[in-house]
Amino acid sequence: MMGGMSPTPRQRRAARLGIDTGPPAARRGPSGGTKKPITVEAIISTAFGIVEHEGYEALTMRRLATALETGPSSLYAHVVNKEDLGELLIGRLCADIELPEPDPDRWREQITSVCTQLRDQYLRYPGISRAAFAAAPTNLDTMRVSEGMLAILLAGGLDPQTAAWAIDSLTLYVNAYSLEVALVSHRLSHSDDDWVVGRDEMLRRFAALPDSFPQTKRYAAELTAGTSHDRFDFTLGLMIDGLAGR
Amino acid sequence: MMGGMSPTPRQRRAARLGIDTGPPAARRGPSGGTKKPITVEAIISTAFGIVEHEGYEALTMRRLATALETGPSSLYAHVVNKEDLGELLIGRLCADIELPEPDPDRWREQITSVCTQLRDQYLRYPGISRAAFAAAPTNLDTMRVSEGMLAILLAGGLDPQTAAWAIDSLTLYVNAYSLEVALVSHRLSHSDDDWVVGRDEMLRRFAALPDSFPQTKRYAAELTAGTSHDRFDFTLGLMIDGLAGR
DNA sequence: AGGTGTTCCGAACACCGTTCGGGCTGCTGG
DNA sequence: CCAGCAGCCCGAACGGTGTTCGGAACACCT
Repeated sequence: MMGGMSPTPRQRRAARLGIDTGPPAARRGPSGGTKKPITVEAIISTAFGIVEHEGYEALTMRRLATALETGPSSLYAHVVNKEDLGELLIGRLCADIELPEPDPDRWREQITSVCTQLRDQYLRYPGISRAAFAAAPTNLDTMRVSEGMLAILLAGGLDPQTAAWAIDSLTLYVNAYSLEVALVSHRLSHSDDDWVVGRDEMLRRFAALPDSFPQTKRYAAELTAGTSHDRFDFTLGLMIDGLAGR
Repeated sequence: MMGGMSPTPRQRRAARLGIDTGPPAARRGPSGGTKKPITVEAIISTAFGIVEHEGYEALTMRRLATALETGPSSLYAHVVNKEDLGELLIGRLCADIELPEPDPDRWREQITSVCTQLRDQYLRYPGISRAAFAAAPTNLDTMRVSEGMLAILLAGGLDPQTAAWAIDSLTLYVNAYSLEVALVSHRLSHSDDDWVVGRDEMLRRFAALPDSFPQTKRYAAELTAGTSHDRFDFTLGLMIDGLAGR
């Protein structure tokens, strides 16, 4: 009856939310032990390799299994899902974020630093922020980042309620920005010919617009100005300015 | 040789970016004409029906074709892609947005109104904002909304460069918020048991956290406070406050 | 009438995530 | 000591996806 207990697929996940147990005495598969034993660690790192060079859309269970010289089904002994795999990647990624010691006089640049680190990590692995959208906030590594951001904002003298909600706003925006940039550059590489265009072509199209778009035609230069990162800095500054004014 | 010319798959798309031509004298298929002729309009409206009741993830070419009582390949005479279909849906959705006449004294509530309309439309068709992320800014209907927002912000006295970038920030945030809400409620319905939990369970988990999360444990109430829409209003207010301070 | 262009659609291709069942290993309890 | 067993490994398959191909059927234009 209840003694059966499902073996270890999502129990492993549950365990991961707690303390990471050391290697439980490395077992060997039927391959005799000549090959690498295919741990969760190996899965994560090769997954990162694939995403870094080919994008998150190329991260397939089959592709990942092939890179590990095995079949797709072998992965499901270590990872419960593809969604779970994404959560693992996000967790690992958050673990590398450096959280500064909160300094009340420099909270603005400190929170900016954390957001920029997140952005750069996301952009290093294009499209991975798609997994960050669905990542449960129960993950320990992601909560460590939240804790750090909260500490910075509180040290800055913000109202606790404002600080709490601001964390949500900031992380959501960083995720969205990274996802959009990844989608655009992905489309830029996988479009047969045009579809994505440069700034001058953009200006030409705006100029050719009907007269029912007066502002867009008038301020086409402003609309197409700046790099992606400029816009990122702008929006972040916007939100932080809004925070400072409370 | 070159006289062949590719028929009309993505030329139709190009034409759609311009002026929408009326029905080019309804052709009939081999079905004799008893059935509805399966226009782009019919595709869009039944697609909206599916997304509204079953979510964007259920919007499959096969599912859509079945709803139209045909096969999947029949759709590709009217729609170039699934991505293109998504762009069509976003365009139609934007066409229903009401743009107020810019009033310099009420620019804040006016821009908020547009964003709220967008949010409600996105949430009415759960998950559709995923398509909005990739939607090319060349679409006429989406640009109509941009034009309206730009007009509002300019009337409010904002610097053109600030207004132009602010539109990007706002639409990106609205998209991201809607996508996140849709993902959460989708997960809430398709999770076998728990996985998504209520606020009290959230508080209990925060309380059970290790001591390395002092702020999170201390301000668990603030972190879990408020509905989704409260957070939306908060973030929007944050950005608009930031805008007003320039 | 004959050609031409467009639409409709069954079949198929390549790929995806995931499950099933069994073969294998190495530890463990009698 | 050795049978049992829990866990890892993996080929094969299932059901699903987006998309393409080739032909058949119709409407229109010369």
